[in-house]
Formats: sequence, C-alpha cells, structure tokens
Amino acid sequence: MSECKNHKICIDEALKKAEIICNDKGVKLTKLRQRVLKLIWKSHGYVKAYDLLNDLKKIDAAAKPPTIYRSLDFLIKYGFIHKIQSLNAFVGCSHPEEHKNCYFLICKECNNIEECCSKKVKDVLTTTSEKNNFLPNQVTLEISGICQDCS
Amino acid sequence: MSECKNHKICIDEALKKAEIICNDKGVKLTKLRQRVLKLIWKSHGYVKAYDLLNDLKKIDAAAKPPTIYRSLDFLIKYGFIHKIQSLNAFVGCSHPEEHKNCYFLICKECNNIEECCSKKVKDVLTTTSEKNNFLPNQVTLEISGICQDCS
DNA sequence: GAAATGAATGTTATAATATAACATAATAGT
DNA sequence: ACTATTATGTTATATTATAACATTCATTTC
Repeated sequence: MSECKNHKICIDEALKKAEIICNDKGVKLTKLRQRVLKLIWKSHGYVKAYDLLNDLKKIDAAAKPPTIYRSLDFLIKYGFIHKIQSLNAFVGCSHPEEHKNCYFLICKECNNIEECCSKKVKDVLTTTSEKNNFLPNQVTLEISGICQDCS
Repeated sequence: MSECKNHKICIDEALKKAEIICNDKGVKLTKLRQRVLKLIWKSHGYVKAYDLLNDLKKIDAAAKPPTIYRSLDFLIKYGFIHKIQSLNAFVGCSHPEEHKNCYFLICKECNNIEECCSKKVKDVLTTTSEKNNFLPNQVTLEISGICQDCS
C-alpha cells in the first residue's frame, strides 16, 4: 500500500501528467491549481478541504473556501483527483489517463487509500445495471476496512 | 422502479419490519423514531436531513437538528435506512433483514433509488478486496444514472 | 411505590462542509 | 488597444452535522 520509496516522485509525476493532459485539452493548470494538486498529493492518504485550505494559507494568506473548492472542482473535472464521498475528502488520482470506473480501498487505520481499477468489477457493475434497465453514469465504490500493513 | 401501487403498504411494512427487529434486539422504536422512519418512507426517493427536520417540525415544532440526526443514527444502526453518501441523503431500506452488501441505483431524473442486492456483485468485491490483501468492512456502492422510466 | 439507573430526548451552541453572487484581474484572440 | 473569456478575489451565507450539558422517561430494584 502506497509503496513509494520517494514520494517526491509521486508528486512530480502527478503534476507532470496533469500538465500534459491540460495541454492536451487546452485548459490551464494555473499556479493555484498546481499548488492545490501538490498539497493533495502531500501523502497517499486523503485530505479534507479545509485542511487543504489551511495548508494553502501558509503560501497564500488570502485563500478562502472558494479558492479551494474551485480548484478542487477543476481537478476533479479533469480527473486529477477523486472525491471520496464517504469521507467528504479528496485524494490524488494515480492514473488520470484512465480515470473512470476506479474504486477505493480505504484503510481505517492508516487513512491510506488504494485506488484500484478492475475490468471484472467494472463489467459486473455494468451488467448488473443493465439487468435493472438502468443507464449508469457515475459509479461511487468505496470499500472501507483494514489494509495489509495494518492487519 | 418503485413499482408500488399503494405506497401506504410500503410504509406500513417498513414500520412493521422495524418493529419486529427492534423487539427482537431489545431496542425501542420510539414514537419519534417511528415518525422519522415514516417521513423517510414518504417516497421511494431520497430525503435530506434538514427537509426531514422541516417535515418533523410540522408535527413537533420543537424539533432540532440533533432530534433528526439521533434518530437517523439509530435507524441506520439497525438497518432500517441507508445513508447515500454521494448525496448526503437518506433512504428507507426495503429489506433490513438482509441489510449488508446492498448497492443503489440512483436516478438523476426522478430521484428514485433502487436498492439492489446481488451475490455476484458482493462476491466480486470480496474477491477483489482479498486480492489486494484488504479486509473489507463497509462497502459504499452508489451508481448514479437514468432509470428505465426516465430513459 | 420510591429510589436508582440508564436510555432517550430537549436545548443551546457551534463545528464542518460547501456554494451563491458579485467584483476584479489575468489571458488570449481580434 | 479592445473585447471576450477564464480565473481569481471577496463577502456573505447555505447546508450538513456534532458536542456538550440538561431534562425527561422507562425499567429495575429494593
């Protein structure tokens, strides 16, 4: 879980990927948005919006809730972060290229979040939705429990 | 979706089931808790806590946020309702006897929520968790989209 | 049936999360 | 330079949820 020897690399990669995708889509990863993304990637755990705001205030004393929430909206929109609905929290996305149909293993002990993608899971959910004549649009799948390291 | 001809029956059944389970577990379905459960079952859609509070105030003018939230906590604890995390909302549970490993099909059009239980879904999630050496404890699975009636 | 106990509810206050609405500034295209 | 668009600043407030302490109610024990 969060097997990174040098977390700086994780952050740099996340920023680089975001940069590339933004260029590709013709949108701007502004200084502010970069800062917020960086702050979210502070760890592999989740962050809360107002904690983020406090962190941001250390760099930019004038930051206010909309400052954060707008950046969060942008970062979610382009797949750079996820919102964890069961925690009202946010977490960096480790593969924004393939952002949809991810799910999350959330450790209650260490707060780390493992982001997973599984074709099998995706397929079952698609099938089950179809069986109910339901047209899925957005899947929220969050599994809370104990990770390997903490068990 | 929500194929009930006479919704009063749904409400009555929900209350009766709750009553039985409470007796069984030696806890009390008080007047207040009954009222709140009834208000939640007003429809097959979801309800928001403060809307519920406003409804309750029509019966009990002194009701305040803790009044509602305490009842909600109780009703969740014993499986009579679910919290929909992606909406910060609540919905009645149609089969509290078998409450775990349900998931939800949430129609963005009509706000109705279909509660589903699928062994297949459950199994895939268990398997995928195990493959990640993760000990699952609580699953949040909410699929937002368009239901049959609205498509 | 009075006293003691614990559970439920009442009450006040406030914490935590999020957005609306309007003002200003930065940027990009003409 | 002018204009349109996007981004950010700013103030205020809406929404969601809980802490903490007081009171009432129900149940058990004597």
